Amino acid sequence: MAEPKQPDLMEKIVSLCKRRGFVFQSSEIYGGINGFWDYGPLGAELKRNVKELWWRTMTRQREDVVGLEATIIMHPQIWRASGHVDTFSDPMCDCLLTKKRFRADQIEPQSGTAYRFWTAVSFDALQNAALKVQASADLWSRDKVIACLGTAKTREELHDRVRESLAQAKGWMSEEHLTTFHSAIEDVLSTVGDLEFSVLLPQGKPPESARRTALQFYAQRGIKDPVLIGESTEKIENSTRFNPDNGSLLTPPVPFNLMFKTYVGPTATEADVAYLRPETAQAIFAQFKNVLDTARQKVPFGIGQIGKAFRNEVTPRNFTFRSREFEQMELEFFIKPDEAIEAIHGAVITPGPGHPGEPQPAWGWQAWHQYWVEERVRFYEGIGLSRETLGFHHQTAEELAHYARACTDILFKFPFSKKDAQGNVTGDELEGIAARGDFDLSQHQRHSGKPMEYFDDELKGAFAKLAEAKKQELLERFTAVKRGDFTKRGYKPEEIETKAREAAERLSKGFYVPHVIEPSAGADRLILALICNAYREEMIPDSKGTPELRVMMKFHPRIAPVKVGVFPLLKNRPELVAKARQIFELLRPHMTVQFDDAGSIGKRYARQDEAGTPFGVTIDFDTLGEKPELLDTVTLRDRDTTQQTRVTIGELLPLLLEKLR
RNA sequence: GCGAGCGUAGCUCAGUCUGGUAGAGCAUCACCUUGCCAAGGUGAACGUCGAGGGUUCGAAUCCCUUCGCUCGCUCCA
Repeated sequence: MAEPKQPDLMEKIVSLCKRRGFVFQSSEIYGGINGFWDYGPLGAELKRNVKELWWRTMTRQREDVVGLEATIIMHPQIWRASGHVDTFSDPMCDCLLTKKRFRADQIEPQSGTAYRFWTAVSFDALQNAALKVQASADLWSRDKVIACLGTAKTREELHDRVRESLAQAKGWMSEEHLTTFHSAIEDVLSTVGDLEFSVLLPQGKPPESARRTALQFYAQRGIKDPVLIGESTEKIENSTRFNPDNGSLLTPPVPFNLMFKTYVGPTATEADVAYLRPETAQAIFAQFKNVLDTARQKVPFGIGQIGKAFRNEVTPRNFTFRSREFEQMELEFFIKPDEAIEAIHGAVITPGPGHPGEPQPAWGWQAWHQYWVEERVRFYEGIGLSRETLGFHHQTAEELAHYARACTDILFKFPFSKKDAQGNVTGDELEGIAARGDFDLSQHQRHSGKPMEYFDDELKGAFAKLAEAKKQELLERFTAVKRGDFTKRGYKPEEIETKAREAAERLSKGFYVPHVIEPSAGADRLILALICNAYREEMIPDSKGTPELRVMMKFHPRIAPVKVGVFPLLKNRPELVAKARQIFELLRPHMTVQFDDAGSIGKRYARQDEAGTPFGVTIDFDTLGEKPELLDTVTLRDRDTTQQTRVTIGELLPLLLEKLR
């Protein structure tokens, strides 16, 4: 992390991103669009480098992972099978008093007495109404008006009350006064209209507190010095319509639309609805069979994909951290169920802490999960994110999705990350590595009706050789796990037992739905982490000795947007410039290079430091042979140390390529 | 989406209260200068003051609406 940790560090980083062309706001000239960001020239290079490195590390350099590139719009059924249509449309309620938002399904049911108010009017308005009928001020004092209004539970009832009072008043009150009064009341009411509000009081709380809460509610809505109208009470049992904190009524549940909807084809009817994918993973599951049939892979193996995903985030926040359009780098790594491992190898290997080393045939899901967590940490370390800058979060049983066995989040300590109760910065999520069992493939099998099973020759053979008692014990355990799975997934009770038995039967014949470990990383979040991690400020005395703020982006050479800057020492010597151009052309086919001859040499170094360029090559008079022994040598400057070494032009390219590996 | 704060040049900001027709520093570009870490000189370019409407003889300034940003609630890669 950058050393000076002022509160506005993030602002400075955002400003640098724009100033140097890392990140721009999308559609800025039209006022921008919330939650969408563009990468400028330096950002585009940076992101490309990162994605390429991920792809290389995760697929090309591994024998057991292949790639996929699927469409963003897929069959809408996919999102029913995955559960996104349901979970991404959670109904939300707002507290009418505090505006606090609740997920409707997470509100704890409340019981007690609900105090209901039909509306409220301001004291002044009532006073005025009373004044209008001044002639009978005695009878129509404010209190009486309130008494008249206050007990009516509905508008209709109020009118009855008014009529009643008027009937009583007849005889000594003129027709004119009665009309005046009636219309005065109407006037008051028309200024507020119906504004129903309720407060739920738990057993034993005084009614006054409900009234106080209601007064607050009406006061917030601009009714000065409110007078409550139409109080009534009602016994309430197990209701989720009230805020558990203050008893205030909530808005009715409004479904939240977190997936981007679109229409496929020229008509835009309900039947044409499709979604922009909210994650890239589902395409991998949906194409699992095709990949399996064509890629000559055996379980365990993985399918990797990099691609855009879209979520209608409630609140895009923290610069690019939570965007509505973002890119994911996801791997689905398919493994055998633990029971299959046990059948084949006798037992499942459970490794100790740390990286468990090269994959072993007898690894169960825990070993694989741990392996991928550690592999991913190595990846981050390899691009300059040290363990100290990262954080880890092991999801608790409550946080886990019902089908997940475990999930480890890899966090990065961003400048905007919050501190926990102990004052430690925990960080925000870059990647989640989930052990998802066979949930996803099974769901697609269930919804598509197409088998997602894998036939495991080795397993079939193993079961054939297994002692009957051991076999029965294993299958019994497998059945129990399946039973649990199917129950959680809402299968009909009568189906559960047969389905579970069926799955066990299939297992004994060598068939199973593979389980999956899912390392899912946010590309844009990683870019942001790399930018924050690289940002450095230093006070350095300039040539006059006055300290100057220097900003440097300390990117790891592997991912730096520009690898090397090439500079003629002086611009006004054509022979220096020409030689520098030659070197520029020499390097250009192999890496991103920038040629710069503007301003003083120091200024050019500083400019490249701010862009995060790790190396600088300067062509001086010695390059041209002023000192014959230095002919055809250049200085190679290291960004982080500012040290310069003299290297021959012949050595330059191999040396740089080595440093960039 | 709701609440609070903010929006003036590429960047950082002054000017807004008290209306009179827009400024500074840095950055950018050109030329000169420069013999290794943001040197210096000369010149240039750069803002319909977030947008729209209103009040006014006159609006960056006052009022309304809208968009965007930041923070909180909520969601997550």
